[in-house]
Amino acid sequence: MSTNIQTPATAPATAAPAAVRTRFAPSPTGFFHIGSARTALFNWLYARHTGGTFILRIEDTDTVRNSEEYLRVIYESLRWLGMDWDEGPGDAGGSFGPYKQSERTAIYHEYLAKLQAAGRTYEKDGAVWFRLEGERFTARETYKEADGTKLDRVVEKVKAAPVVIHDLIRGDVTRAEDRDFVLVRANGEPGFHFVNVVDDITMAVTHVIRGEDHLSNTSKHIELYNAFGATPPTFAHIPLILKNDGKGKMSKRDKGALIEEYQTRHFLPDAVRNFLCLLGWTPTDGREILPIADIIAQFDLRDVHQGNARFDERKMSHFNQQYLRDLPADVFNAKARQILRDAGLTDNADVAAAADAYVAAVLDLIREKLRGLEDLAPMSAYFFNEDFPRDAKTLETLQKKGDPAARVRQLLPALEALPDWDDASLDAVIGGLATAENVKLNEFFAPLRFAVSGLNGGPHLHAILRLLGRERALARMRTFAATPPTPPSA
RNA sequence: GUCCCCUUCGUCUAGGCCGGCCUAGGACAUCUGGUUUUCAUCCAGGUAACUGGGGUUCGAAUCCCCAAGGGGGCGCCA
Repeated sequence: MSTNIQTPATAPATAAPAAVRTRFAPSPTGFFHIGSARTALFNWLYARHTGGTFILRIEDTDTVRNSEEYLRVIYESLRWLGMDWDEGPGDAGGSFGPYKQSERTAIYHEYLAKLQAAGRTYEKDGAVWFRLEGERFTARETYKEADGTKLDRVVEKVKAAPVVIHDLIRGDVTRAEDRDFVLVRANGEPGFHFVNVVDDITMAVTHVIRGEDHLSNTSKHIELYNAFGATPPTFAHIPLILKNDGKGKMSKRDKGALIEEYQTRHFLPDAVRNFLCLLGWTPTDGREILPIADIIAQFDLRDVHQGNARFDERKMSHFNQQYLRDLPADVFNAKARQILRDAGLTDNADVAAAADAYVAAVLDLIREKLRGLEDLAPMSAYFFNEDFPRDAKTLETLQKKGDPAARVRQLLPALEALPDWDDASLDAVIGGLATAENVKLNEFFAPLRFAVSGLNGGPHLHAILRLLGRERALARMRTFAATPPTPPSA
């Protein structure tokens, strides 16, 4: 039975090593997962580090699940993270195209014919299968379904010779494939393992960098390379990202798993990218936060870790905060204004009238208080609207200590009588009253802050009062002063 | 069931290839104190880890073996 295709000798390394070609091959599913982003990133980094080529290939064979619309998610996510590709679909260029699997049918036919000619295929249930070489036998096994249910079944197995996977991260892994697998599905579409290998051969990919979940499947791929008489590429199976709590790898259903979430929460893409780099790799110079150019210079696959990593959003927030702090003023202002516009805060007619200078002043006050841009709108809403949100917990805390409205009532007459609305005058009134009452300054500051901002923190109170302007600030205080006293708690 | 990969503070990790410099270092988180009218920042300090058992060795986080635990594959998903 065995029609032997010559097993390729391991790369007869002639002359100079071929230029590195890596690829990222996502399936357009409508989601862009953190794990996918990190895989793309490592491929991109390695290509950039070596001066090689980074290829974007779209694995859209499973047509029922894929749609044009979903492609945009991939493009946008990659661009947001600052990854550019040298070859890919559309006008990206490259002479190894097409770069969408749905357009490569002719190539798959051609390669399937090679396998058929070599007698390595057979049909069963309408699908085309790859025939492993070796003694056949049947075995009973317990198989776990995707939903977790277990079932016993009898399967035909093959005693195939083990193959060795040369992996830059795992070392040499020996594994024997023990079952034939589908090349072309009954519906005529080629299957993942088949197209993946054909594409990597025809696109001259030199380094396959992907998640460790593919490590076991790699023996299938090597069987195919051998059957085609092709030299397998160098593999690098990177560790998986585990969910923050609970068991297993992060999946798209897990909280915080989608890149899109961090976009909408206004995380800075450079911070997210920097953090992703550290999930499974450590810079050699000891820094954690460093410019992408320095990461590219230091990145090497042999330094990638073997153990899986757990995703910790708190640490990423810290990165985000550091990047935010270092953002140039003009960049910050542009981003911040966009966020305020999108939140509908600057649409307000009054604000529009006050215009630019006012918004600039608000941003000036708020910036140093920000931990992330996602806090910008909630922390500055009271500068733009009268119906800003009042934080219930803060009010509750204040009321536990006394009657905040009463405090504001105490201050109000003196503030209303103030000839000048400046720091010194405000200080005199508030400080004077605190001294007279023999209480801490904050006994007055906190209720007043709540009255005008609805919050328990933020910029210096005087700065808020001055920026709001005398009349607006006083109006808010009067409203709050009229608040009924704390109901006697049960 | 079976095969493959992995195992240092709560989390991300340094160190391991070339055993002694490790009474195991850093970062995030957390706790304490200081600065700040508040909040955020910032500063100082603290708690906290080599999965277990054997072996090799004068000496093991580092080398070997076993176990346990974790992760993944075994799909006409990718």
